[in-house]
Order: sequence, then structure tokens, then C-alpha cells
Amino acid sequence: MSGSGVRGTVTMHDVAAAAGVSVKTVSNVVNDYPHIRPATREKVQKAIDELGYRMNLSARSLRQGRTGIIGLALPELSLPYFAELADSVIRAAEARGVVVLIEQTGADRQHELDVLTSDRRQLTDGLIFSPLELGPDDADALKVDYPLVVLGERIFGGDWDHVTMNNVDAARAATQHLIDQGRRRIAVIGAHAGETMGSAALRVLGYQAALAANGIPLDPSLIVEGGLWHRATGAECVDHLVSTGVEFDAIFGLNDALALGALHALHARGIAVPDPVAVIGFDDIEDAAYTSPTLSSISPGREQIAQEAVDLLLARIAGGGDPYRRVIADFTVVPRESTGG
Amino acid sequence: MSGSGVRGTVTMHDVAAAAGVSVKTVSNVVNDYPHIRPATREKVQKAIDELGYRMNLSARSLRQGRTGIIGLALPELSLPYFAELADSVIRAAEARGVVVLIEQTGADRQHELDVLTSDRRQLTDGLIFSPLELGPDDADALKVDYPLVVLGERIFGGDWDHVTMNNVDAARAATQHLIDQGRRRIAVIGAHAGETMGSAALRVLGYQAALAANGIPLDPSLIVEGGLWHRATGAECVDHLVSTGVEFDAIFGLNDALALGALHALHARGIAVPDPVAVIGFDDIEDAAYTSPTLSSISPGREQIAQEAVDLLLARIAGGGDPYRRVIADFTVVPRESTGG
DNA sequence: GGTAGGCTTTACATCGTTGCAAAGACGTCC
DNA sequence: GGACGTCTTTGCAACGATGTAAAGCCTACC
Repeated sequence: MSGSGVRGTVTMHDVAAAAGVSVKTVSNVVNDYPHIRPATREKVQKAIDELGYRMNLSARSLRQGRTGIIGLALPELSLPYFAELADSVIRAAEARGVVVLIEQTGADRQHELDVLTSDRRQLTDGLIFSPLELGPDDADALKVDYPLVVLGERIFGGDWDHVTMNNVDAARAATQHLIDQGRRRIAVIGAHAGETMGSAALRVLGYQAALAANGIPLDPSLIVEGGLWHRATGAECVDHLVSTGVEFDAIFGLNDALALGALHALHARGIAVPDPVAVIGFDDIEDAAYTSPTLSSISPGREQIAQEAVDLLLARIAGGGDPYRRVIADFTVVPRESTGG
Repeated sequence: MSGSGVRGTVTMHDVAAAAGVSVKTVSNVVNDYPHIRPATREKVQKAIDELGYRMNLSARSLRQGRTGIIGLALPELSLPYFAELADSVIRAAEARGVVVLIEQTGADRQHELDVLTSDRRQLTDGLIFSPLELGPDDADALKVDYPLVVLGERIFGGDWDHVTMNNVDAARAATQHLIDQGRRRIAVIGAHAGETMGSAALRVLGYQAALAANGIPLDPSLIVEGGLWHRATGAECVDHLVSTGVEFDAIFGLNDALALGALHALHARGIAVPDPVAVIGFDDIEDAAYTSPTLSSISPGREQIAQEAVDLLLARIAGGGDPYRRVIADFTVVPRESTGG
């Protein structure tokens, strides 16, 4: 405990005094300024160790205009996909020496807008933003004066970096996988009517493309609306399908939560999976490997998305007016029991 | 965009100049100092609005020694219980005007120790800490000079506030629930041999108490070790049970992830739930309501825990040398299909 | 009319760090 | 021997806010 008085009490001044050098020299040592005589560096380091000096980060932030914190805005952590994404982002950030401040928007449009202009942006050097409700009309709101990386498919073409995946291709692959298992009456759950951007719209496009490529007619009654992609919604969609009496031999949940809800509802009605009804999800959350039956899904390259997002953001924070980039992460189909895999 | 130049460019000085008052008066207005003439307040507010002034939080932090950020250290967000806990903590914090910096310890002892002394503690006004690996021997490490609220059951009796639940009673209730369904050969999965503190030990105690209260003999072969409370561990525990040939008609997973893994393994072996084997978990994560069959569990009052933790922490940050408190959250048994409910 | 005392406002120093520019130290080269 | 260039170190002035203490302004009361 030598020298460690009240918290934050030891300043560079104290270290400088103890080491017999100027404050600036201490600063230089701490910041690895190259031109320091080894003997000096040693003296200073010794004083630092003895006094237990810790740099005051607020002071440094004030001086440098940087906090070392990045923001991550997402709908909510209780959605497993976003929890896992946050996990990956935090790990990636930690590996690069920054920390993460998480803000939940609750998938509320106004809240998503607020996050962009919140006072908290002061605390962060940049923001990784995963909007669910903003649309192309809100592009102006994204014209912010701090580094921004946008995740997802809702808004394009602005002055920011973008990390996304090929939703159309991935959904096509998911659908093709079902077709390969001999399914022809494939329901999609979680569609968003009227949208042309966003994961829902793009994934439905992929679904339609796969059907077309296989000469399977599109039956609109197999496309079920579902606003929030929660488990409960998935169950409701299945209830809807069953109650309308449509025939179907497979379900494509536009995300895993929907698919989990679907599994639940099918089970409750005594409909077995994968026969007569196969199910595939999207996101490949951890749960998918532990449901009964296990859930086939699309793995969106979560780690890759997180790392790319953090890298892009940090590069932007570091400066350099590189052109804004759009990174497309890889996906893979993960077959499990729910599609007979 | 009037007046909003480069980010952070508008300072109190600018506002003061525009309003024709001193910088301190601007500060007073911003901080709701009571003795300000309405006319002055109005002038200043007008200047603030026109210039788009935002307070520089780094400067305020430096001056006040507070950042408005609280830390939350937990094992990992990809464990649903902790994701949901983080969700609740962030909401509670937001309602009280502070933000949350999340650090993952990966359930690694050294990492848990590091978090307590990390440079990042400089950025936070206090810490909510949910250790998994620290034990009573590490109590000294928790003697920190910043506000600390500890969650869980691993360490007691130090100078910090504590939010926990009655693990023994809750586990007893879970076990009693199984007994009430006529079960007598109840396996417990996820036990930690040799521990006397911690959720595992306490929950096993509750389990034993329930057996004793019902005159059911304790069979050690029904207590299965399992270090990390992940889904995979739960599956392994069941595999172990089955392979040793022990007879059992119920499984008590010491948390829901274990129970989910157990459901998975039982399903894979064609053993139905709840008959012949009933399953109950602990934590009542969202998933529990959507598994097939749905999973009975113990709801630990997550919201309450989060709110109490944030309140205690903020009270401690605000000062006042109140005696350290220990809050015990309420729990409820949530019966679902996996126990025949 | 003078003054005590409360309400408003202000100037200044300060929080702990880093950028800047310049000073000092030292060796080299002509 | 002196000028020059490089390596080290330094003092000072910021960064943008707030605490302190004091000054100015009123009102009220004697």
C-alpha cells in the first residue's frame, strides 16, 4: 500500500517530484515517447511503481479529446443474437485496448434517433450502431460528426462505414437447403409487409429467389407477417399458419428467435420436426444447438462482423479520410436435426 | 445546424459571450443552481439553444471526479442469464441517468481479479461485480477504494454492499416442487465439489434440505459435478448419469443452461420429459418458456436484483457512510411442462 | 438615510494531462 | 575551436468545466 493514499491522489506531479524530473518527462515515459534516456525512464518508472501512480483518464480525455470508449447501440441484450454480438464486440474491443458502452434502443425508432444525438456521444469516441427501425428516410439522422459504423441492412449510401452480410444470398441458401430436403411448401415467418430495405425484406427476396430457381410457385399465404423478431412472434406465426389451414412442410424463421418460437408452437400442437415440418432459422445463436430437435440455421459470421466493425471504427477514430467502406461478412448454412440433418 | 461547428467546439465560454454573462453563470444555469434571475436564465438558455451547446463531459469529470459511468463486470454476455441481467442493469441505470460499461471476465479467476484493479475503474464511478470464481480467500482483493456492489454468493462480510438471493431456500423449493410431483430419485447437475460458498454449494444444500425434510435418503451418485454452467455441461452431466446406470426420475439443473443441456441430452437419448424424467432449472431465462417441453425454473427476481444493485451503488457513490447492506431478492417457483406443470 | 442580510453574479484558481516551442546537452565535422 | 544537428528535457499554456470567496445589487428594517 506504499504511497497509495486516497483514490486518484497520486498525480504526475507527485511522480515527477519523486523522480526528480519534470512533469512532462513523466508524461513522455508513460506515453512511450522514444527519445528518453534509459536511466531517466528507469527512474520515472521506479517512482511510478513506488507511488502506485495511475493516470487520470478524465484529464487525458479532456486534453486529447478522446475517451478510449466506444459506444454500441443495439435493440436489447435479452435477444440472444444481440447478446452474442455484444459479447464479440466487447472481446474485439478489449483486444484493441478500448472499452464498450452499451445502449439499448428497445427497437424503438425515436430511441434509435435519440442515441445518435445523445449526450453520451460525448463519452464515446465513436459508435457501432445496429438499428432495427430506422429506414432510408432517416439517412439524414445518420449524418453525424463522429465516427460511425452501421450494422445491418436498413440504410445505405451515407458517410459512414457499413458492416453487413449478404442477406439475400444467405436466405436463398437457407431456402435451398429446405428444398434440397424435398420440401416444396415452405412457409416464411417474420416478414415485414411494405418494407423494401431491412433484413426482413432482403431475406424474403432470397426466399423467393430460391423458389423461382427451383421452379416452385410462390404462394403468398405462406409468407407470414411478424413485427418483432421475438420467440413469442414465432409461435404466433405458426398459430396463424395452422389456423388458416394452409398446407406447409417447412418453416423458414427469418431469425432464430422466430424459429425457436415456431418449434415451441409446433411441439405444442403435436406437429413433429423435421417430419412432417422442417424448420430452419437464421443467426445461429448458441441455443440453436441445444433445442429439441436442434435447430438448423444460417451462421452470419458474428465474430467477423464484430471484429470488422471495431476495426473500421477504430480506423475512423484514428483519422485518415479513407473512403467509407462496406464490409460483407461471410455466412454458412448449419444443418441440424430440424431439417433432418 | 446553426452554430454547430466542429464537434465539441462550442464551450461555455462561447455561450457566456453570446449571452453576455460570465462563464460561471452559464455553469450555474446548466446545473440548476437555484439563485438565478429568470431573465438571466432565459438569456443563457437561448444562447445555449442557438449555439447548440453540449457540455464537455470529460472536463466535468476532471473537475468533479465523477464520470457518470458505472461498471458492470460479469462472466459473459453469451450466457443468457447474464445477458438478461445486463439488460436489466442498463435499464435501471438509464432510468437513473447513468450509463453502463460492461466488462467480461470469462469466468476466469485472474480476469476477475484484474477487473477490480483495472485502469478502467478510473472511468467508472463504481462497480457492480458478479464473480464466479473468486472465493472467500479473495476477500482482500475486494477491499477497494471505490463504490462496489457484489452480486452472488461467493464472498461475504467485507466493506461493500451485497445483492443476492436466498439460494438455499430457492433450491429447496425447486427440489420440493419435484418431490411434490412424486419424484424420489432426483439428480442434481452442476455441483462444485469442495466448495462451501457459491451458488453451487448453497443450492446443493437446499436440495439436501428438501430431501431430508421429506425423508428421502441422499444418494451421492445423484449429485453430478459440472464446472462451467453452460448448456454443454448440462448435456455432459446427463450423459454421465446415464452411462453410470444410476436410476433417476428427475433432474435439478443448478441453472437453466445446465437444464437446457440436460433436456437436449435426454431428447437425444429418447428419454421423454417430464415422464419418465422431470427437469427443473434455475434462473428462469426467457428461453425456459420456449423449449420443448417448456422448462420449469426458479425466477430469481432479476429486475429487482438489478435495480437494488444500481440503487445501492448510486447511493454509495453519492456518499454518506451508511452501513453496508445486504439485500436478498425474492424468488418464485415457475412450474412448466418439464415438471408436468 | 444607513445598514444588515439575502439574492445574483463574477473573477480566479484549479482538476491532471499533453502539445508546443524552446532550451540544454552532447557529439561531430570542418 | 566553433558551428551545427540530434537527442533529451523542460516550462508554459492550454483542454472545458466547477468550487470558492468575494463583489455588486437589492430589499427591508430601524
